[in-house]
Amino acid sequence: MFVSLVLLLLSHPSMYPSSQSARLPAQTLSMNGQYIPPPYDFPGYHHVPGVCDPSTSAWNPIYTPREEYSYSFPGSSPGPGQVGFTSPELSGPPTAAGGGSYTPYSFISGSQEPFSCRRRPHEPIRPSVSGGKTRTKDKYRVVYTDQQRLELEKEFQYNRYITMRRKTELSMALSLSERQVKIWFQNRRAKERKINRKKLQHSQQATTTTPTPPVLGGPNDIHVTTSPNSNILSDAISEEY
DNA sequence: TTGTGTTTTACGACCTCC
DNA sequence: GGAGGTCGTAAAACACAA
Repeated sequence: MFVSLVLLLLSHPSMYPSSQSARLPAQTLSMNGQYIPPPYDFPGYHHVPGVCDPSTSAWNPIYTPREEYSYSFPGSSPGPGQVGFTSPELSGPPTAAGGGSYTPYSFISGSQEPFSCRRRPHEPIRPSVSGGKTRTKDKYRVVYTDQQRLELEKEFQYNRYITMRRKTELSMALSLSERQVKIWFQNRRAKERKINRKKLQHSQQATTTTPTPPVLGGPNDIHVTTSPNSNILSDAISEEY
């Protein structure tokens, strides 16, 4: 069950429902003073954590549920600054257990091994050039494991903008640097905006070609939630699925 | 097998905020 | 000034039709 869930999640990223950000980017800057600066070691070039490596496939279980979030998926309404998460991919099929319970950070033990090794790390052939500057590191980019991407997706579904604290926790739990986590969220938001743009274009084309407007209340009209704080994602929010 | 299109990491430029 | 934001882009990884 969980395997199919993971495969569905990873193979259909465009199915993610659009929901508003739970906080403004500026708000992430005003966290408590407990933030530990990351060791800037040009992450992403020096390690391939857990990539189809049996020795690292057992993910460390130190990742405990965060106390600042109260998970009660599905069905419960999110609190202020939280995203109404009703993704069928992560909440499970509407079968037994009423769609499944979502516990984002109960990491899978190594014995379960739900993730295939369909990806393997490829050694770069040569140093590459980007923007006129040579990337002299030994790896141009790494491929994150299914486990890493799944957990990042879970966090993203909960909150489009990761807090410093959560970034630190995720980076430790996933053996990624905080910079990698931050950039993953940036790329993920860009991906979502791109998807929303495509959907908007398609909907506009549909409205120009067909006289009848799209029916409200359809399966794509979930997550029509707005927040006064979500102006930074207004473009994406205004293009609700 | 190979060509081609898409997705995924990662970065630089530039912006805003504190 | 430093943090993180978007935007655009490079290139590896991947998917898939021919």
